[in-house]
Amino acid sequence: MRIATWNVNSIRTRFGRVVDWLQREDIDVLAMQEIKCRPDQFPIEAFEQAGYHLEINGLNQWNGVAFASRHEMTDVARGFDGMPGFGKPIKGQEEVQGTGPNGLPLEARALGVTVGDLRLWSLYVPNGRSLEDPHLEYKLDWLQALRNNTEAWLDEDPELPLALMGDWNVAPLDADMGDPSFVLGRSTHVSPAERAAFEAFAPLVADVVRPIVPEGYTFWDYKAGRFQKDEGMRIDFIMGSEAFADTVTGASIHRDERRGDAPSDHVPVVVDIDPSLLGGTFEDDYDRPMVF
DNA sequence: ATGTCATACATGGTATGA
Repeated sequence: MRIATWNVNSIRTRFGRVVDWLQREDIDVLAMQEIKCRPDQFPIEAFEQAGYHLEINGLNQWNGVAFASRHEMTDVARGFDGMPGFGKPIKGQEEVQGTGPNGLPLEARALGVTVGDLRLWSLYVPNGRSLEDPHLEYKLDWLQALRNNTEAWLDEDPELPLALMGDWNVAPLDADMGDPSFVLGRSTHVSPAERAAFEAFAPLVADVVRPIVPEGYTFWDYKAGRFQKDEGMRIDFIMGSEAFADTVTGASIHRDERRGDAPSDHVPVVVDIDPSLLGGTFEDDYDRPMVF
């Protein structure tokens, strides 16, 4: 079974490419970020014709997260407890947007679903914009609220196979930052505060891809030929609980998806898991290992 | 090289976000 995360940078622009990739790579569940549309604008049919169900959390042309899954999704959560908001209310979305504990309107940055025994989240962590910008404090508060929820979810069920997947907008290690327009320690994504906020997720969840794929970026800015010069950043992660990590049998970063016509600026990150190591509540439409 | 994309808007270029 293959589970992936991809910041698609507008699903309306990218849906053909995304669906082609899902089928070619035999992906079971994809967490998407930056879909940049409302549910009524999402190209649902292209995914359904390819055999995928959808869950969508999108409010306007910014942000937006979604899941495409071959398996049934249940217990859908749009946002998490204590998630802060930012900015001004979105016109026409007053009924659905809601307000965070900081009194500001909520954005479409988190979507939780249950697939079989797995609890999966598609997350688009706020960018931060600059160290002096209020968006940076929003980013740190948002990560702390997510961390608090993660602790509560795992307190309730320490054996929960939980994966927090998405664009974390943090480069945790120096080797994860290859874009010279960012200065270690003094730019967003690599500031001590952001790295501390990321590190606070240990030991609740850990990066399940890095042990298998130690090198490589997941994002290259469109500007200044960053991809051609391989001046990228590793900021997209699949963070798994211990029970989730125990099922992981492989991982890959699909660098080639940054090539060709109209790529996203991010590439997919994939984990292979062995569902037989879980409780066994999946539908029987995956490749179950044969035992003789 | 203040670069390149995607999107909204009492639009057809400009503002905003990343």
